[in-house]
This record gives sequence, C-alpha cells and structure tokens, in this order.
Amino acid sequence: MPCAFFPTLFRGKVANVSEFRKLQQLATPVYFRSGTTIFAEQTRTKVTFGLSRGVVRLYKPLADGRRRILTFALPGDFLGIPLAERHNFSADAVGDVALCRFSRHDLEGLVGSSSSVMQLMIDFAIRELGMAQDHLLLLGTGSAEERVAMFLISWRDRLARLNSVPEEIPLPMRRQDIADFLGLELETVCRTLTKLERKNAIRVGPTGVFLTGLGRDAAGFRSSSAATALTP
Amino acid sequence: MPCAFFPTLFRGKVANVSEFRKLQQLATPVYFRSGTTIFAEQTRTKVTFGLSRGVVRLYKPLADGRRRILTFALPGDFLGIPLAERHNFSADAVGDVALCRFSRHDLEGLVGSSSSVMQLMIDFAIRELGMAQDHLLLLGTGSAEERVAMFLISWRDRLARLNSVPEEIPLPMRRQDIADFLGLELETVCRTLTKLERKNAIRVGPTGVFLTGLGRDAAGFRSSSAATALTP
DNA sequence: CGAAACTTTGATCTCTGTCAAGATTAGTGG
DNA sequence: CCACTAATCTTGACAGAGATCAAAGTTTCG
Repeated sequence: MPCAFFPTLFRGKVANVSEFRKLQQLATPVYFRSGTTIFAEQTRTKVTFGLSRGVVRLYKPLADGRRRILTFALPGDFLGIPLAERHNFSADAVGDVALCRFSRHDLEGLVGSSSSVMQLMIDFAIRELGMAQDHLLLLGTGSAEERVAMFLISWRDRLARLNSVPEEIPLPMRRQDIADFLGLELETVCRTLTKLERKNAIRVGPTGVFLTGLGRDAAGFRSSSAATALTP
Repeated sequence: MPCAFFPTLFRGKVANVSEFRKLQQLATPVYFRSGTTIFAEQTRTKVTFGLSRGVVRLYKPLADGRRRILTFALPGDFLGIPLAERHNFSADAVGDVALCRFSRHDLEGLVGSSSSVMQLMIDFAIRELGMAQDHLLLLGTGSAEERVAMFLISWRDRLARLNSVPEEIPLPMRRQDIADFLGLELETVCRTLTKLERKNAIRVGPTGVFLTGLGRDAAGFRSSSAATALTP
C-alpha cells in the first residue's frame, strides 16, 4: 500500500465506508522531520493535511517573537478545518511526523458529492470549536496549577482515546510548548510540575509523567465536574 | 410579515436566495427579556436559535459560581453551531432580544438537501473557530490593558460590520460581563478603562465609550498587525 | 423617594513573570 | 567510547500586575 493513511481518522465514527475509501484515495503521504514547519499562517489552503503519525503543534506567532499554541494535533486530526480559505495558524512537527496531503479542490469535490463526508467535516469543526472553548475556560480562569493539571489529564485522555497509554504518559513536546499552550512561562511550568510532584499528584519521568494522583475526572473547576485532587 | 428574521444573517453572503427563503420559512420568532436564559449548557439541541435583534452572551458557568463568557452574539449570528448534538454553553439575553427558533430536525433536512445552506453552516463554524482562536491569543498573552483595548476595538468593528456605529460605541453588557469575557476581575476592567481614559485613548460615556485614540488597526501584539496606540 | 444593583476608587497581598545561574540531557566529532 | 558543546530543564531571588477585600459613589427601577 503506497499510502499510510491515518488509521484513527474520525475516531472510527465512519458512517459510509465506501465514501471513506474515496477520501483515502485522495490522500498523498508526506513526511516531515522534527521541528520543521508544515505550513505558515495566512497562506492559502491549496492543500490541507491529516495527521497519520506523530504530534503537530498548531500555533500563532506573535509580533514580539513569542507564540501561542492553539492545540496539539494527534493522529486522526486534520490540521485546521479542511475547507477554510486560509490557514489561520502555523503548524510544525513536534517529532518526526507522517501526514496525508489533500488538494483542497479534490476535497471540495468529494464533500460536495458526499453528504457523509460533509458530515465528517462538520463533526470535526464542532469538535475543534468545543476544544477551543474548553481551552478558553482554562486560560481565562485557571491558576498555573489548574492549567498544568488539566493539560496533563486531557492529554492523557486524548492519547487514551487513540491507544492504550503506558504508565508513563509521553510528553513529546518541550516545556516551552506546554507554556505557550497554557499561557504561562516555561519556568512556571517547571515549578508547577515539581509542585505537583511534591503533592504526589504526579511523578516526572525522563520522557513523560506518571499521573499517580490525578484522577480521571479531576477536571478541577470546570462546570460539569467537581473539584478534586487539586485542593491544597 | 409574521417573522422578523435576522436581517443581517451571514453578512449578506448568500449564494442562493431561494434556499435562503426556505431557511427563513423554518424560523419561528421568539423573544426574551433582558437577563433571561435562552438555553443552558449540556441540554440537547432540539431547537437552535439565530439572533435577530439585541445581544446574547454565550458562557460556561463554573463550579465556584463564576463563569467564562465565550463570546457575545450579535444579530445574524447563530447561538452555537446549529447542527451540534448538544449546547456546550449557556446563553442569556444581555438586553431584550428577538430570536429565530429552528427545529434541528427541520434544519438538518434542509441542510441535507441544500449544499448552499450546508456551506453557510460550515462558513459559520469556520468563522466561530477563528474568533475563538483569536480570543485564545488575547487570554493567553495580553495584559489587562491590551485585553480591554482589543475588546473595545473588535466590538466596535463587529458593530460597524452590521450598521454604521454612532460616535459613542454602545456597551450594553455589564462590566462584570466584560471581565468574564476577558478573564479579568471587574475591578480591573474599571481601573483599566479609567487608565485608558487618562491616556486619552478613550472616553467613557454613560451608555458606552468613545474611541478617541484607539486606531482601527491598533490590534496590539497580534501576529499580522503592528503594535500601536497601546505603547506607554 | 428609597432600595437594590452596578460602577468606581483605594489599600494590600499573592501569584506569576522576569532575570540569573546551575543541572541535566542531547548531539557531535575525535 | 569519551570529551565537549549546545540545548533544554530546574531552581532561586525579586518585582510587578492583577486579585482580593473594603468602601464610597452612581445609576436604575419599583
């Protein structure tokens, strides 16, 4: 098979297998090395990407050289909504990554003719918007400790939805990436990690963290769930 | 005409007028008084709403009684993506509002049969996601002054896209609402407004603000545009 | 007119950003 | 395999922006 398509696309919720195949046939496999840029903000979306393997950070660079990471894409995610006119963020590879490239023209054709593929796109957009809104909660309201804890939990949960995760949750991104994602400084991320470690909530390993004391539902201050684990 | 449909829906970018009429025929006009709740988070979306007149705040309540306002909806906006399974935020009226209510079932029928209505939904979702991501920048990176200034400018610009705005930009929402939107405390919003006033950047009036010194492009630190007006 | 809600200003304290230095890890070439 | 350099991570000291607590001023509305 020439094309290593993203195996977990849409989390298995594919309504129509034959149309999914058509989508798959439009994909061209491409590869990027760690740290390389896949596309830059504001460029026209002649092509769009789906992620097959690895992690991609989607971010907006700021005028002063800093950047804000909007989300980390995992296998099965599109890098942005495929039908948008322009990328409104930049994307680069956290480690080595494998992607599927689509021509937007081809994709629009398929979407126009297949309502189930269209539905897939809408579902993806709705999910992305929901994630962005959840993130808004965190950035607007949470303390550094809440932010870091929430990040670890939701990262673990996202990984778990793809595979069974090992005890040591891998954290392939840099501390600076986590800081840029959470609206903190990297020193604060470090300090907070050791603080959580001293509370026996986590253990920091060489390639990731062990979530020893952060429960599945330790969503902190969030609307639906009760606060746990984070109370001093 | 029984139904006062939102006149500015989709900002006039309607591809197919006859299908737009069909959409319009599905709408039932409804009215809510100032401060009343239109729907609550997590409820199933049997019906969805488009805003005809007034302002609606979309927010997530937090466990500790606070809330995070995700966005203020203006005439022409849907209150959330119409095709989502559940509302993932609450909505209530900032002043008295007029809405169009749609049954989701009807809407899905129309969307399935009309690709131009479908395209409208996708465009709306893309726009909402873009706004949420821009907001993430602000909450993660900006100082109180940057946040308040950016809020005033983008509010003015959104209003200007609907109508010509008067000199005194109306601010129908409470200070607490602005604070909840910007991730600040209401005291900080007050202080920042008077600070901007002392800089002659704005003038605070009884029902709104005059943007005397905040340029059209004073987007602060954002990626594309250069910093202005806010530099001390 | 009076009470309730909202807004503004003040004083103080805390968390996190900033600056700085040291520790650990990764990468490179001999 | 080791030495050496660069990158990343961790910890410390300090200062400042904004949160918190408190009170006075203003608007709204019955």
